[in-house]
Amino acid sequence: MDTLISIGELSSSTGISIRAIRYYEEIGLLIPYKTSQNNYRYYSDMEKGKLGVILILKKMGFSLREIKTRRSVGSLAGGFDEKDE
DNA sequence: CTTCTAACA
DNA sequence: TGTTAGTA
Repeated sequence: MDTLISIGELSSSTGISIRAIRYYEEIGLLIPYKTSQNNYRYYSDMEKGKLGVILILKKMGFSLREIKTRRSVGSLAGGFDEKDE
């Protein structure tokens, strides 16, 4: 099922501020599905899983910049950016 | 009511 | 990170 949720749903579901979610996208550690309408961001349950890992890493004391390169924990999110640097 | 961009504090 | 302005 491609359950796409809006940023508001994701924020209320994860407890993160919309501002933070947009910021994660800005730094490239969370990539939503841009849909046609106006540039609305829609996320799937996979993004929510990635965001969950990000929260854990942050809570552990990782900087957003470190998390961005934490593709080594791909097994956790099952879909991190296998991009280099 | 909800979302988006951009810039400022 | 919060928030404000105007908009669809």
